[in-house]
Order: sequence, then structure tokens, then C-alpha cells
Amino acid sequence: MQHARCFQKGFAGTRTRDIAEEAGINLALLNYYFRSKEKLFDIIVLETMQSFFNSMADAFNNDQTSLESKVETLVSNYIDLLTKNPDIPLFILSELKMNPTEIVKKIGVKDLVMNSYFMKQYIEEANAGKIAMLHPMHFIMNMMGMIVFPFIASPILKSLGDLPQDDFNDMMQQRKKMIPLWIKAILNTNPNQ
Amino acid sequence: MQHARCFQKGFAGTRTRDIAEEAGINLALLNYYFRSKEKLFDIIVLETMQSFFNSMADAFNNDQTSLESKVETLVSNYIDLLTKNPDIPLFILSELKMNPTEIVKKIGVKDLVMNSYFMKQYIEEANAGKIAMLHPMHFIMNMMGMIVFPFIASPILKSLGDLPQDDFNDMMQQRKKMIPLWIKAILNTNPNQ
DNA sequence: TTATTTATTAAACAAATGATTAAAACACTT
DNA sequence: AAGTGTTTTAATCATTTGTTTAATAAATAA
Repeated sequence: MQHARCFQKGFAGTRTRDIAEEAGINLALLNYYFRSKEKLFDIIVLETMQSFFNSMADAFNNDQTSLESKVETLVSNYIDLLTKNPDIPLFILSELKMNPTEIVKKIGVKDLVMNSYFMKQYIEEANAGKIAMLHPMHFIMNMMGMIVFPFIASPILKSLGDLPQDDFNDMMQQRKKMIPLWIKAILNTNPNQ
Repeated sequence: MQHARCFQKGFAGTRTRDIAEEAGINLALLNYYFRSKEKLFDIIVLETMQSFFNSMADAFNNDQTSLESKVETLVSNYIDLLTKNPDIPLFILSELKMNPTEIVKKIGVKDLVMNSYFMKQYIEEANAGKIAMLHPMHFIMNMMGMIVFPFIASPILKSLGDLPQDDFNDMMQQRKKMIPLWIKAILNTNPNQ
């Protein structure tokens, strides 16, 4: 399923009639299966977040690859994913603001990220002095910010830089190579400057 | 005016009755002044974006300060602004996705950013080899991403890092000092690696 | 004052919308 | 074939919601 309309218009902006039509089923059937619009959206949000985060779980927990290589994989995969589905982040973050922590807990994204082999490697290298002693959350904010923010802000950025969709996508492809370099530069920065 | 409800729930999720009540005026009066919900929101979005971008215009066009110092000011001011009004970015970006380029043009944000003294300095220093030869849009994406993304994604980040609101705010204060250092590190990165 | 425009309100309207109902169609078992 | 439970649908309901109307109050002009 694509949930295209949901992603674009969000919970309040999406009509159950449109969802039913898009799915090719009767409106009453939608309620027969999901009981209410809210429960339907709970499922859509959950599924979407789950697939968004789980898509990286394998690479995250590979104990054969370096931290650096994991960053490269993560950046590359997410940029490809977001190029194909640019509406997902804004959808997730908008819906999440309404039902705050409930959904996040259900997915177990905290365990997925914070207890990953990736995080273990990060903390080890930080303790060993190989990279900057930087709170993991700053690292996540920077990395995800550099990856996700351009897609969230694409309307304004495309207008700002006179970028048609194709040029914007080209730029995102460039970022696949650049972001890992920038991350490395950040991790070599002395925080006590 | 605060537009609090609008910022939290967006166009589709906000009821005109609630806006009227919050403003302490009669519902019919709202239409008497603004003619329709859509036109009311056009004004709110426009005003909000204008204040968001214009708030930085002065510092941006100061020809007495260095590029580095401008980055520091920008980061610090925006983090303070977003700490006070964390709902603004998601509101702007959500509404912007519906009415794509129309609004952006009205504000003249393109002229404000791209023809600023700040940008001139950036391009000069890039040409002089003092900083990396990096497309200005990458620079903007990175800087704004590092500043704004944490606020947009705060629900998930706070849960991920076990951060109560106060700790989250502390972390944002830390970023005031860090982001300029990270930006500098990025601008010293050789892109042809 | 009186007239006229402007601001404000309570009430109502029409369309949209999430949900339900009751009946029909289908699948499966005995 | 008859019985039973499940799936699907057209029609309907009850609210919600953006907007309008018609009347009143307040301000302004004559």
C-alpha cells in the first residue's frame, strides 16, 4: 500500500472517503476493518515509522563493518529512501507531535538505536579518543539533520536555490558522498575550543 | 497574537471556531475581516515566515562582521527563537508543502538570503580558497538542518535520549557553541576526497 | 440630532465527514 | 441444499464546520 494521500495531507487533512477510494474499497469496509479513522492512522503511522527505522537495523548491527562504513551505508540508504518517498519524514513528525511518546515506545526505536552495535562502536571510539567526546544525541541530530532536513524543507530550498526537482535530486546524490566526510570532520572537532 | 493553536494543529486541524475563541472574538467577525479560513491562514503563514526570516536580515547584511561571526549570531539567535517557539518550523514547512512556491515568492526569502552580504562573503571566501568550494545550498542545508531539525524532531529525539524538556533545552544551548565549530570544520573539509 | 457607515453578534445554512445500519453477496461447512 | 459465519455495499445518521444572513450596536458624518 502507498498511503500517498495520508502522507501528503496528514491525519486532519485526509478524508476517510479518499482513503477508501484510493484503496478501491467501500467506505463502510474501512470502518469494519479499522473501527475508526484514528485507529487506522495509528496503524499507518506505526507501520511507516517501523519500516523507516527497521530498514536500517541490519546495517546498524553488523559487527563486521567499521563505524565509518556504517555511516556511509546509512546516509546512502536513507537518501535513496527519501528520494523515493520524500513525504514520509514530515508525515511521521507531524503525526508524532499529536500522540507524543505513545507511538515511539511501541516501535522500540529507542532500543533499536541506543542499544545497537553502531552506538556501541561510537561510544568505544569516543572513549578511546579516536573521535570527539560528543554526546550521542548531538551526533544523531547532526547526521539525521543533514540527511532528513533537506527533504522536509525541500519546497523552500528548491525555491531558494532555483533548483528544479532533478537538480535537487542530483544535489541529494552528491550529499551521499559529502555527508560522511562532514560527519568525520565533525567527529574530529575538539568540543572544548 | 500567538496563533498557538494554528501552529500546533495546522490548517486542516484548526477549527475557525477555536481561532475565534482564542482571539476572543465572534466567529462571524473572523469571516468579516478575513473572508475565509484560507485567506486567514495565508496571512498567518506569511506573517510567521516573514518574522522568521526577517529576524535575521540585519545580522545577515552587516558588513562590519566576519562570516564566522555571522554564523555564530545566526545560530544563537535561531536557537533562542526556536526554544521559545518550537512549533513554528513544522507549521511553516507543513503549510508550505500545500501551497508550494506561491508563498515563498511573496516573502522574497530568496532575495533576502541569496543576495545578502552574508552570501557575498561566503562566495568570496570560497573563491579565495579560505573555505571549501561548496555549493551554497549545501551550506544552508547543513546549517539550517543542524539548527532546525532537532526542534522538528524533538518528540522522537527526547524519547530516544531520555531527555526531559529541560535537558533538551540545555542541549540546544550547548549547540549554540558547537554548531559554529562544526560548520567551520565542514567548511575546511576537502570535497574532492 | 439624524443619517450613514462600520463593527459585532446570535442564529441558521449547506456541505462535508466520520460512523452506523441493515441488507445483500460470498464462502464454507454439514 | 440448507445453515452459518464472514465480507461488502448502498443508504442513512448525527455532528462538525466553514460560511452567510439578518438584526443590533457602535462609531462617524451631516
